Amino acid sequence: MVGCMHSRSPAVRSGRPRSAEADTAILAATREALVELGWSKLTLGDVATRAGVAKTTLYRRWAGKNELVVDAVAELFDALELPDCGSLAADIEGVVLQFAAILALPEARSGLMAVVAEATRDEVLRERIRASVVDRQKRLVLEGRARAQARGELPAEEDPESAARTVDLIFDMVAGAVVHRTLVSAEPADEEWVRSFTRVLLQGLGS
Amino acid sequence: MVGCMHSRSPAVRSGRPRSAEADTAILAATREALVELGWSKLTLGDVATRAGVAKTTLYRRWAGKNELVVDAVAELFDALELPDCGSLAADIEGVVLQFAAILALPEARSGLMAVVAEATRDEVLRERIRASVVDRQKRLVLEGRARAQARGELPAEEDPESAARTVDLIFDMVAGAVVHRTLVSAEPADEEWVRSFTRVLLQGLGS
DNA sequence: GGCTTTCGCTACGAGTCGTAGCGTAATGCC
DNA sequence: GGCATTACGCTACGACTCGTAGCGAAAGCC
Repeated sequence: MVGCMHSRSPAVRSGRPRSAEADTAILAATREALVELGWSKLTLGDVATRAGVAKTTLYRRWAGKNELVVDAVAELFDALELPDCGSLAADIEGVVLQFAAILALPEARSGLMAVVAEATRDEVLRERIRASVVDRQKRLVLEGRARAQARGELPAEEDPESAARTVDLIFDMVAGAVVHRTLVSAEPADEEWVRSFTRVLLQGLGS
Repeated sequence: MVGCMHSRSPAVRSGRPRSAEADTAILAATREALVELGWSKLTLGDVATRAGVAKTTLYRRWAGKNELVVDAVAELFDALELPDCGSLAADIEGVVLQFAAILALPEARSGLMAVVAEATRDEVLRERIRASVVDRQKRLVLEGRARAQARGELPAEEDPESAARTVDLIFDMVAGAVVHRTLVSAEPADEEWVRSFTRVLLQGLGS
């Protein structure tokens, strides 16, 4: 779960509490509608009907379609885990395959790119995506990198600023390549592709 | 230009010819509307007004918003050229910087990702994007690779099938990383970043 | 001049948007 | 139990966009 984003004072709140079932039902209905209709034909009225709630309830909780879809899609990526396979190459292959499996879901494919596109013109939305999707998963790079350095597979960087830049670069290269392969080239990121990708990432094009 | 896509028989066509100025005006108006309004708020009626043509003229030439924006954005990428800087690393840095400059344009940012998102549910649209954007620019990878192999910087592959897979992989890695850096991480792909990226791409993470 | 196709314009029904208003349900506090 | 407070479901609304149809005029080829 992403957590309630409208709780200004999470302490005392008299009155009827918001239905937690409604939240999960709405997000599930959003993903269902994304699968059947895609982003552009998805309407909030339709999502409300699917979820069994009133349309006004939706507007009370989310500012619009963008925010709703971000929350609905973000939940999908929480399943990502970094396996410990003994080597950096195997770890990368494992997590990339998981990432590819999520991007193979139609609800992720249609929703993710659409909100990213909208975010190019909406600073607040971009921050929401960063917080609930990007930064949440950057932990995988940090963890894998630390493990590899402990194993001696990667050189340790002392300068923390330079290390942060490297982490960002790796994240952009990994996530970008898988997204581009899956959504733009529209080819499956299968085991063979992942192996080739990991080889280039670790050893470069020259070898 | 992408070329007329409705000419079933390009030979004899009696009657009043379609205005070429209208085509360029419409595509320019589309990019202008993308900058000011973004994808979701762009309407075909608005584009028609900006271009100084009737709304019906738009619908006679394009099936819908998706197809129109693909053509409008595709023109932006035709400016890409592969510089000959003497080394593979310098060539890559040059072309990636050009690519990043295009992605920095607001009309490219908002439009490109949106149509890619729509293409996840539209086979015909996906093919249109592949033909007018992706495959058109894959030539850069082919050319740069051939040059580098002639220089001895890259090993030559005999198997043409394996070579094609490598070209696709490189394209996904380069384009994906730049797109992710620019649109998702929302950080500029400046010279420093491009240098780091090229270094990892050519030599891998280990060095 | 005839034929063909495009163009600009107007008008239309259908559908979605986001909001307002109202009565009811569910909680905390006294 | 009574009260204040908040969330909920429902209905209705004006505003907007959609994609299409119909018309007369314009611009080319023969």
